[in-house]
Amino acid sequence: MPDPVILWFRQDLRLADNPALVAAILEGPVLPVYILDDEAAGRWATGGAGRWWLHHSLASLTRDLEARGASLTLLRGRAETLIPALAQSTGAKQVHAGRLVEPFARERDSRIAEALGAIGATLTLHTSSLLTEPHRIRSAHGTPFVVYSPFSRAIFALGEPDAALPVPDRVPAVPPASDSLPLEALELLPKRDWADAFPELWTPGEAGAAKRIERFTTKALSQYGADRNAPGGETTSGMSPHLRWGEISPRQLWHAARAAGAEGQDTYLKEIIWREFSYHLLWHRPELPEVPLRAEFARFPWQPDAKLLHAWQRGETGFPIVDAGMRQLWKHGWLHNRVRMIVASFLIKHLLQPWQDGSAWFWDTLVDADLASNSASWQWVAGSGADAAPYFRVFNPILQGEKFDTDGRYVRAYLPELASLPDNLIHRPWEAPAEVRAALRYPAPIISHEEGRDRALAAFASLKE
DNA sequence: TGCTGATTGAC
DNA sequence: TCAATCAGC
Repeated sequence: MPDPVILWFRQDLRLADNPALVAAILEGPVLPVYILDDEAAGRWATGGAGRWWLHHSLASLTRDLEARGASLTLLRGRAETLIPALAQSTGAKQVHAGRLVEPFARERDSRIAEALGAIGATLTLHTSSLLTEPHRIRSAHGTPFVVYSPFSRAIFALGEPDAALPVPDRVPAVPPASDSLPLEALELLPKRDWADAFPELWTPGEAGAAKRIERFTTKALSQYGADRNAPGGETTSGMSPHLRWGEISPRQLWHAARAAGAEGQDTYLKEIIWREFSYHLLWHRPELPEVPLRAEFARFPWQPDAKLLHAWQRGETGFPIVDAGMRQLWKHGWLHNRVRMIVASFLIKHLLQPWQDGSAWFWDTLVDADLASNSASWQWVAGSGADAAPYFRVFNPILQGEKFDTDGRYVRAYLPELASLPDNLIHRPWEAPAEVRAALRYPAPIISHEEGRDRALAAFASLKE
């Protein structure tokens, strides 16, 4: 029997358009493996909501592989040790995987490549979860991009991405490793019942991803340019968790949007390119998750306050659009993009809480939590990142609510205690008559918008001194 | 992919 | 009185 080839799944839990899978099949019988490696990830080990998703996605991948004659080996521990040991014990000379951008993963992969080299084996990394590799794209000056628009033009200038690779009919494979664990042994599901409502919104796995993009391109894409900011209906693709776990590739999304021939496709492609831009930033600035990219923000006068942070996390700030968003996040593990900007702006600017605290909460509660997108987006709102929103751009949560959730549908869906308020008061319940307000059981605003805004502007102004 | 307050001009 | 416009934060 020829030597097996290790196919190491990381953030590309799919069989379609998977270059590592195609390369592995060409070289011999495949040993597909997934490793839960929390130690290497450290502080950025997958959060609670992500682990729920991962559990179901691995179950789906296991079924899909078995339908093609292969078994997924599941391991838990340090990949740095386990991958070379697996190569050693099976005689594998080749390991194929998709390239990762997270700093801890890059360091780990280079150590693994070295360890494999010492036993005569090779790690080959493929472009799998991005349109192009961050190190392959440079501005006209030969430097990394730090502004979105020219970056976006550079991506479009690459031309249409290659066609997606097909799903192999069969995956010739060797039996799973003898120490492969049952999925339950990874202990990915939450012990408490907080993820019970996730399945109302989500079907993790490659098949769920395919269904969802089909629904989006036939129903909402044509209106995407106009409707995508409204959080109250199904106006966005909802592909972020599928994309984060690699159940579909960005170029599959690209081609799906193009094939639909619908009006909103360029706007949608630009959102995919925002994600690409975040990965570009993380590749060139690995400190992105922890440190403000603009140096002056190191002396920002944050006012850390556990009570304020907690009120925001639980959706008890007294601003309906903020609270509805935070309840949606808790209930469904996801948040509409417009509302992400609103709640982030509120935490940072009105409450003066460090953006890292907001980023950490999203990391634990979002099913799509992704180190590049999450970190870049929080820095964007804080004004401390590359090409970030200017500091004086303070969202007014009342106006944002009235503009994008005009009929209050979104607020009523997640804050049933406000359902009886008329549309003209749904985003400003404190203006309701006192007896109505008393019956609502909804908190008064934690800070007035005007006071929060003035305080934020003063804090940001202090950076210039 | 802001918001606010001042100003202007139509009525 | 109010919508439209615009500068400054």
